[in-house]
Amino acid sequence: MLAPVLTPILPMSAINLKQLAGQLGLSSSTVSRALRDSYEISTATRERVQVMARQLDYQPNPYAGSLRNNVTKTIGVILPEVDNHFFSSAINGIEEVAQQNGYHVLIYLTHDSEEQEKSVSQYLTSGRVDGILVSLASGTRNISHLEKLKKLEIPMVQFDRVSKKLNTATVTTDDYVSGYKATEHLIRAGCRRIAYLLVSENLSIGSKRMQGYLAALHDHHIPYDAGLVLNGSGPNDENLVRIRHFLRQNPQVDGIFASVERLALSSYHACQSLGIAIPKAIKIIGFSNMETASLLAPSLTTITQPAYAVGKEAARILFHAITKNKPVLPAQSIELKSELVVRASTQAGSQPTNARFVEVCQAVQAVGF
Amino acid sequence: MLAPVLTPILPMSAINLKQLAGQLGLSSSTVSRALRDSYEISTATRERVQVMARQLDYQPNPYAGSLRNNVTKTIGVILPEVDNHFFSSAINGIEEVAQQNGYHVLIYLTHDSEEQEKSVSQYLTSGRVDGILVSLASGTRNISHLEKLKKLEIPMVQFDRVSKKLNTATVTTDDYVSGYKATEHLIRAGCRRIAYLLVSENLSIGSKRMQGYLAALHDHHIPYDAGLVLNGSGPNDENLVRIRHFLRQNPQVDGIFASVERLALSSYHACQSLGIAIPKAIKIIGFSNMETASLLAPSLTTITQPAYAVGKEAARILFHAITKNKPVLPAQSIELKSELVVRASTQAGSQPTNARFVEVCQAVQAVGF
DNA sequence: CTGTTAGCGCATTCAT
DNA sequence: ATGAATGCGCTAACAG
Repeated sequence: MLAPVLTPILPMSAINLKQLAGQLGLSSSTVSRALRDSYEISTATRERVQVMARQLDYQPNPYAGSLRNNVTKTIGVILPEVDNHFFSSAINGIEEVAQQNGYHVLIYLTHDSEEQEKSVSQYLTSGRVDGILVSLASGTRNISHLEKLKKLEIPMVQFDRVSKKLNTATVTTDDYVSGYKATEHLIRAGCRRIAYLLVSENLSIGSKRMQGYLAALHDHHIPYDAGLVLNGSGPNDENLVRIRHFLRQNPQVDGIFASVERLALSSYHACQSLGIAIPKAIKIIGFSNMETASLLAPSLTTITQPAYAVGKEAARILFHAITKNKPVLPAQSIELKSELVVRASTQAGSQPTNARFVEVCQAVQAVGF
Repeated sequence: MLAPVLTPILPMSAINLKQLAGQLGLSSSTVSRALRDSYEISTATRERVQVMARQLDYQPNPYAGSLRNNVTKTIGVILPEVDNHFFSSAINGIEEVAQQNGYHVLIYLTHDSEEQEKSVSQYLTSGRVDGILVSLASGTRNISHLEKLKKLEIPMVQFDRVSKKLNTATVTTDDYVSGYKATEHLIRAGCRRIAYLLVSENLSIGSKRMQGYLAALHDHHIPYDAGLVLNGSGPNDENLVRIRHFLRQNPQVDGIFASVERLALSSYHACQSLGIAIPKAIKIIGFSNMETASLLAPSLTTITQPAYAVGKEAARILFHAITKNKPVLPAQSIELKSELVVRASTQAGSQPTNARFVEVCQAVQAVGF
């Protein structure tokens, strides 16, 4: 007596190569070759196979192929956050190039945490992807996890938040120049006590933009005050509290330069909640993409990075390396230009008028509020 | 004479199970079991294996495992766009739940095109993922591609932009109610000729929100004018042109209800470029997330969807099905509540004020300043 | 407790 | 031009 066969209901179960071959009365190797347009297959059978494959809707198992060929047709993207116009636009560009190349995109968010960046990097050490695009977490100090990926010879391109210690190509924007221009813009608009909201000391964008800030101050003979540089790594709510506190302690501040969108928004909110008029009492300039920029009009002048292009170029460099089987070289790095989107409100001649706020703050402090 | 061996430089090449077993003088099956904490392995060898594995940084090849176990530890997310606060927040929620479950996330953008949705769906028919989260493209009429995935018994959950024709669980927000409230809000703020910007007739969110709009008009005895309903499927720039044209042709319009963020922004821009004052000449209410909402203040009152929660819940339902190996049932569907974020500016007859500033001033006055 | 064997689905040798 | 056999890396069934 035969044991009852367990036949789970598989309505329209996917067909595999062997079954397809069975239907055709051919061996699976012949079918495999026919589908890959091998020259050593007669035109007749090739046709027949391809017609039947389409008819039965044959889809090769991608992981079997990966195992065999050591090619995954998949890239990994590691980034700090996605709820941010810069990164979501960048993903847009990345995904588009990936689709063009017939590639799949695995996405990993680090939430700006070095720990999470390490653990997702670990996932990618085992041949899960053919290449990696990465934008560093602001909390990242040690980059050994990425160095490991490099040693495994997985092609890698960094974008925007990069570390030059890693020997890879990078796609960045002109952080120094735009930092300089942003600061100069505030100075020309009459600001003299300009706060700088730093995202992270050890992140390229943080330091470069800050160098631009320092150079602009210097060129315009404004003394640098270290007390006006506020560290804004850490979570949003924490930053908001810190900025609020900072603004109350420093009522003389008449301009804010935020080095990333998150901080621009936090400072915007901090000012709102403190009743500080933007841009009448304080002028704000921040890195942010065009959509947000237009929304903030006319309160906030912005440095708009070409996020979509950054993603696209980074992906392009990566796929060049993958398809040509060449290493990604630092020499392939690209720097794209940001755009200073000037709002009428922060243009020259409109002097900040936060006298009233200063007065109130002093009064509040005086009574120990 | 031996042929020269081609030894490509493989610095720190990844180690596999067999090699690890070789190092330990064990068979690969023993090592496999030891790593998986099988009960039938002596504690001594298990320790030894795990130590060595860590030492040599052994990472199992994920695709070999997938092939063997028919489990990919990967989900696919299909969505219209990512450059949108709703979807990027939703991804945030999805990714978080995925990481908690040790899963990987493949992302596919359709750019609101039925064609692209079909082709990415095709990628997922071959066992690439264990489950799918999908939000329909506004252009999608025919859903046979998704029905095919369902027939293959791939767990699937729809979110936000769903089709009830598909027999799956859905995670949506209270579109009818919030559409009603939004319209009523404009009416209470004094609007009488309210335009509705429709995203797509055949998308649940479009029709439900519109039903709320119609019901509110009816309940407030405002006649429905089909000429005030503007179709806003299609690309952004096209919508902008269409809205501009519409507003010039219909100067009597005093309110706009935009059914998605994209359209709210386009109408905002259209008004700006036409010199129409918001909210003095026209009041706008639109679906949008909190961050954008706060940026647009005080011009635009918003319906804020709990995007992060939507993503999280959708993922949770999906993983429940995957891990319990149960089908996803329509009965598991959830409807979350949106929030009407009212700006002072669109309230009936009210002036914008800043509570915090007023508070501080009063405190100062109270102590005699 | 551990080793041997087989097979997931596919592409590639090697044979014919 | 086609078929049989092999192995990618892993796990599970089947010995011992």
